[in-house]
Parts: sequence; C-alpha cells; structure tokens
Amino acid sequence: MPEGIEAETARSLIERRALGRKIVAVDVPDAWFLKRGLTPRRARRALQGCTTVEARRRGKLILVDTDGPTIGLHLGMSGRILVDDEAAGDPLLYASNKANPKWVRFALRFADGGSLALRDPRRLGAVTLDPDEDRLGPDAFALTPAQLLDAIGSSTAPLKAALMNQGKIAGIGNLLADEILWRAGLDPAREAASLDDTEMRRLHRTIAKVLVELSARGGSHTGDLMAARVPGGLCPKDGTPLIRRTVGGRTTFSCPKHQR
DNA sequence: GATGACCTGTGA
DNA sequence: TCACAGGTCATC
Repeated sequence: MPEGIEAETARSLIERRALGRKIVAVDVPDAWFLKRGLTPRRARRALQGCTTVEARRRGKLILVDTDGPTIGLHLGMSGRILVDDEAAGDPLLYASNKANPKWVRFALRFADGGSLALRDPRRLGAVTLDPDEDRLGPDAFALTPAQLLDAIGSSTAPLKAALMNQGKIAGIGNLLADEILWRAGLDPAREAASLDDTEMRRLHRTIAKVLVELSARGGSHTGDLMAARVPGGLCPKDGTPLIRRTVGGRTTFSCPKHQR
C-alpha cells in the first residue's frame, strides 16, 4: 500500500536518477493502465523526444515534468518505480516484491539506454498526462494547522474517512490514518467536525510527526501500531485488545480505551 | 457519505 | 479454494 511516504521515496529516486534524460521510446504493454482518455499512441506522440526536467509529488501522485507534458504516475496499492531496473524503497507489504517482467505496465526508455518503469502486479496504479493536480488537497507533508481545519473541520464524515479523503488532504492512506489516530488518541469513527481546538492541534502535530518518523524508518508499514494490526492484537500503549472495524470503507484497528 | 467494483498475488 | 489486502472511481 504505497501511501504518501512511498510516493515520496519514489519521487526522490526519480529526482536523483532519472532527470535530464531524453525519452526515445514509451513502452505501454498494458493500455488499460493509461487513464483519463490517454492511449498508447497519444502517450508516444506526446513524450517521444522530450527530456525529463523535474520530479514532484502531491499526495500519492508522482509528477514527472518534461520539457513537454507532465507525466502523472500513481502506484495504486502494489506499484513500484524502477529507474534503470533499480527499485525505490523497501519491500512493500501486501505486494509481491519479485521482479516478474510481465508486471511492468509502463516504461520510458531513455536515449542513454536506461529506463524509468512502473511495475505493478495488481494493476491498480495509473499513468496520466498533465493530470489535474488541483483535484487533490494540500499535501500531508506540508499541512498547516489552518489547512487541516479547513479540510476536516466541518466534515460530518468519520474522522478517519476525512483524513483519507485525497481531495481534502493528499497522501494519507489506510495504515498512516490508523497510526496517526492511534497516536493522537482519537477514535477513527468520531465525526470529524466534533474535534475541539486542543484535539485539532494534537492531530496536526501527530500527522507531522508520524510522516517524518515513518519516512525515516522506511515506510508506512513501520508504525508502532503495525505489529498489533492483526486479529487479537493488543494496544502497544496500554495492552487493551484492539478493535477491528470498517470505518470509511476500510479495515480499521483502534484502541477502545485510549482513542476517544 | 456509504458502498461496491476494479484487479490479482498471497496465505490460510 | 477462497477470503483478503486496498487506492480510486462510479453509483446510489
């Protein structure tokens, strides 16, 4: 489950290794992977001859600017970026880490012989050209307290659903949301708008801290709650049996004692 | 806002 | 053999 952290790792790899390179071919073995009306033919025509100039990210969306169009790369839940056949980041959870060549869904081939590829066994990722970045809310890594309040302060959705709404805040997925709310001591099922000022400040601090800390540890799956995220798991903070529910349509683990 | 479909590898 | 993982989108 690549979330914002994994997207940032991939962006960083692209920035270090795949910029300033000229695209001579675009491999699209799986046309289904192209979204929003993009076709293999159009992708080739738009990108051949272009040079990569910058790697950006908004939430989980990786953006590769060229001197022509901007390429939008989404990792879905099992996608990985490879530059010259080297993968970004640690092995993913819930996803195969083998290197089956048939899982490469999209690749840019460079004039120097190297490549930038997206490998995705589950085919839930996507490639677009010139994506509408404003469909996404502010990036979770740089979220201000005012932006957090604006994003969830008047939402009647469950707190967790509000946090994962990419149009409001971009980059928080299922595991990060559980870790953040567990650390902040907030019940995922609470109505988002019910947080008072103190809780909102605590949530903001926790989002920032979790993103920094788990990035340093190596991924969304390195949270303190992760090991306990199993049937019968106990809260690492107070030993209470965790409850497993569906909140906002996703499997959710939380501590009934200290998350309120 | 909630639900189910999409897709397929993994592990029980 | 089958439930489950889950980011996003269409539909209710």
